[in-house]
Amino acid sequence: MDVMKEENNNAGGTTTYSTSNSINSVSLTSMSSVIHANQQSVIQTASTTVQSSVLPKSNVILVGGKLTSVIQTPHGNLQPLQMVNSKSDMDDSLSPDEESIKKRREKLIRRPSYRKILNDIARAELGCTKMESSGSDCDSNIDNEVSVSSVPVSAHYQAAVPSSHLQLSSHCGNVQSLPTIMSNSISGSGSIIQYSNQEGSYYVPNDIVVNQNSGNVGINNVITEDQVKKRELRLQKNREAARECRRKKKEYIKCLENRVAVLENQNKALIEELKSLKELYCQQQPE
DNA sequence: CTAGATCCTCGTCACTCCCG
DNA sequence: CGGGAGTGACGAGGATCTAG
Repeated sequence: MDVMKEENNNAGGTTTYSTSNSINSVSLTSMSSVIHANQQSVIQTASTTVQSSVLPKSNVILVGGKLTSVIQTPHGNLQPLQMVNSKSDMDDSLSPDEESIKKRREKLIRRPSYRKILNDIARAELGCTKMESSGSDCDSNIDNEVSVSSVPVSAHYQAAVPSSHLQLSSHCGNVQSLPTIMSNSISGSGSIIQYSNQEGSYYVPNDIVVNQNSGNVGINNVITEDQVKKRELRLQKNREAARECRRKKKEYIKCLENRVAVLENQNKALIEELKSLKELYCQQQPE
């Protein structure tokens, strides 16, 4: 079984997916298209040759380092595959700032969501099962993988534990409940204030102040309790969304791995078949 | 055994896409 | 057009591995 691995290149910020077997690493973030797992996609590398002609709906991705490489979508239209040649494609005559912005923009070119991809898979599976009951490529493994996405999120996960709340003790003795504010980018004044209660000490950015007269908690006196609640809700939803997204990503990668395995087996079988037919043909040919 | 390296998972932010 | 959903990027922290 191939091991597909996500490598996070911190310096370049690009994420590459690679298998230990036949697929050279392809920078997915640099592509506006994605390998659709629902189709019989074949990845052809410079070193290894995978024959695609035997596949009826074969999508061929040529990664031979040529800029003319294409991705053929199920609908027949061709999309150019951008090859990222480490640096040479990036650096024009841009200032460092512009360049970093440009790089960031390029990184943010989105590929289809996993939900979309898996929906496509589901649809293709339906079409596939209609088309061919023998289903060489519609193996049950992949069907199982796809079906998971229809399960509600709540069925998979326990309710997320809400972020802890800071208990701020004010001089008047009343205790405020303030959600933990965590941010990598504490800007503004930048200083941090320490609060303490019976359970220990807490550090809060200076921007966050407690208005002791009104009892309201606010950033520069404008954060209302409503806003705090909204933020809590948003964070909780995003937390769950991130979990779900990661689950789908894993599912998608598994799906691709299954497909690679299926295609490798098919390829082997076809090579064997070709060999035996050749032998048969040679025997029947009178010299 | 331990320090450093590497991997893995999670939460959050920032951004894009899509729908009402 | 606003807001929610989805997802890449990033950093933190724990787990595991490995050389000394």
